[in-house]
Amino acid sequence: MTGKEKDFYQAKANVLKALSHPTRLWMAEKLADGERCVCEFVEEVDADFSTVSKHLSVLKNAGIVNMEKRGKQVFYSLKVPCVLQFMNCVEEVLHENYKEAARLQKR
Amino acid sequence: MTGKEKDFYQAKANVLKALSHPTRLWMAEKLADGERCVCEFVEEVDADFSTVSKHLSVLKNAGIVNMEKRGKQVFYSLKVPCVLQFMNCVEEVLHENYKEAARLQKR
DNA sequence: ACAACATTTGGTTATTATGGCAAACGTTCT
DNA sequence: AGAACGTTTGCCATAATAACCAAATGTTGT
Repeated sequence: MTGKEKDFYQAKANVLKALSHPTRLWMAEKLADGERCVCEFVEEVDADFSTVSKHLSVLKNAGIVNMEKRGKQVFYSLKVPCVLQFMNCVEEVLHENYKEAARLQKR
Repeated sequence: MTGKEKDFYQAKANVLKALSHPTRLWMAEKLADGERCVCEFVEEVDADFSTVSKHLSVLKNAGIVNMEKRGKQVFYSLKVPCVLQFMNCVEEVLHENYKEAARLQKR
């Protein structure tokens, strides 16, 4: 891995890392249905306002979501919707794992 | 987010997390060309043998790669190749970020 | 049985991520 | 100006990750 290659893979890994948290992943998927304000998420996620806010800013820094301030509220929206396309594949991995676990169980 | 939902998103996040490291991501992509033994990776990645081995075992535990012991060597292969399909999208995110950074620069 | 080799495991340390709380900030309303 | 609201920021404790080294494991060849 050359120096440039390393930077490139670091950058790609950072995008994936932003999605590698259950709360962030869940929020990203919710945003596929349309924008939401922070307060809406706080109601649904069992976590502090500040925690939710920080998670959203991680997604923002990764370039996955947009934020827009309107009045007192801040609305987040999905900037690059394709990040959700690959959930099918992620679920396929889970499915394979499940099958394998079941197979090992039977012995 | 209900309890079951939380488990589900945790599981999906774990798969992504396994790929969220430059070395692991790079190795996963290399495996798209065919299986490789640990020693081959050690030569190419500038890291300790044990470090490479651990990274591969993270990918293995996530269900992304398979391992097969043949003689003294252990060969890893891509178990669920679709995990690489979404790199196009990840690169799209990076491209958007780059454009935005350039735009902010100009002011 | 022993040496050489490929890999994994365990221990240690440094770094980073997470989540809650309290304080700060900016906007709206009175 | 001041109160109320939504959000972010700073700080802290805790937990998870990453990398290296050394030791352990399993396999092959002598």
